[in-house]
Amino acid sequence: MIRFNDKDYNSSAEIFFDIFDDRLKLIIIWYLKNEKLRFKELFEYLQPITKKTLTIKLKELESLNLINREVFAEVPPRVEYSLSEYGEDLKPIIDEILVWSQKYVGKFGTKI
Amino acid sequence: MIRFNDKDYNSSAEIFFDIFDDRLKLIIIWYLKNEKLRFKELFEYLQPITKKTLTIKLKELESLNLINREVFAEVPPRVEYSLSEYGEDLKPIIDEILVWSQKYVGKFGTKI
DNA sequence: CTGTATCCAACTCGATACTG
DNA sequence: CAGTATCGAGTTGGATACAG
Repeated sequence: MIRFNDKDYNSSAEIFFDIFDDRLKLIIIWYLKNEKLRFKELFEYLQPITKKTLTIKLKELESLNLINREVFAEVPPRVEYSLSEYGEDLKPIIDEILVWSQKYVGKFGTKI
Repeated sequence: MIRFNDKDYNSSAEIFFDIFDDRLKLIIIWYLKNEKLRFKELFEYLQPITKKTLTIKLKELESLNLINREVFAEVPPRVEYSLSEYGEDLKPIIDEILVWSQKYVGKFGTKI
C-alpha cells in the first residue's frame, strides 16, 4: 500500500490514473513538452477553455510538482509555465502516445 | 487535419486524448494488458463501479477496436475481454506510465 | 495580461432493481 | 453470469463579469 496526498493506493500506477483522471492535465503537459508557455498561450491552444478552468488545472499541476510557475514583475504581467523535473519525466509517455496515435490514425482516420 | 469518428482533429495525439478523456477506459486497458478477463473479474477489479458503467466503457473500447469481446454459449454465460491488435499497441504507453509512477511515488509517496 | 468570483448546464458515473 | 433500465448525486468545466 502506498499513501499519497492523504489517499491510499494499491499500486503506483493508480496514482498516475488518479492524477490524470480529468481531460486537461495531460494535454497541458503535452503543450509544455518542449516549450515554456505563457498563460495566454496555453489559453489559446486549449480553446475552448475558460480562464477559471485553466487556472485550476495549472495550480493542480504545480502542487503536484509537475510544472513550474515563473512570475515576471512586468506590466502587463507575464507568467510562464514549464515542465518540472517530474513533468519532464512524463515525456516518454507523451512520446509513446504520439507513436500509438499515428499508427491508430493511419488505420482508422482520414486525412482531410 | 484528420477526420475520425465524424470529428476533426489537428494532430493525431488529440485523438488519444479524446478517446481517453474519461477515468476508466485506460484503466480497463491496464487490467487487460496481460490477461484475458471476464466481465465479472473486471467488475471486481474496478470497484467501485456499476455494471452499467462497465458495460458502457467496454462497448466504447470495442467499437474503437481496442478490445475484443468473446461470448461463450454456456450457462451461466461467459464473456471474455482481451486487447485487440491496437489495444496491444497501447502497452508501451502503459509501460512508461509504470516507470513514471514508480519514480514519482518513490519521491512523493509513502509506503504503508 | 493574469487571474477571481458566481452561476449553472452537461456529463459521468454510482445506487438500485430487474432481465435473459 | 452478463447485462439493461431508471433515477439521481456529484463533479467538471463553460459563460459571464470583475479585479490587480
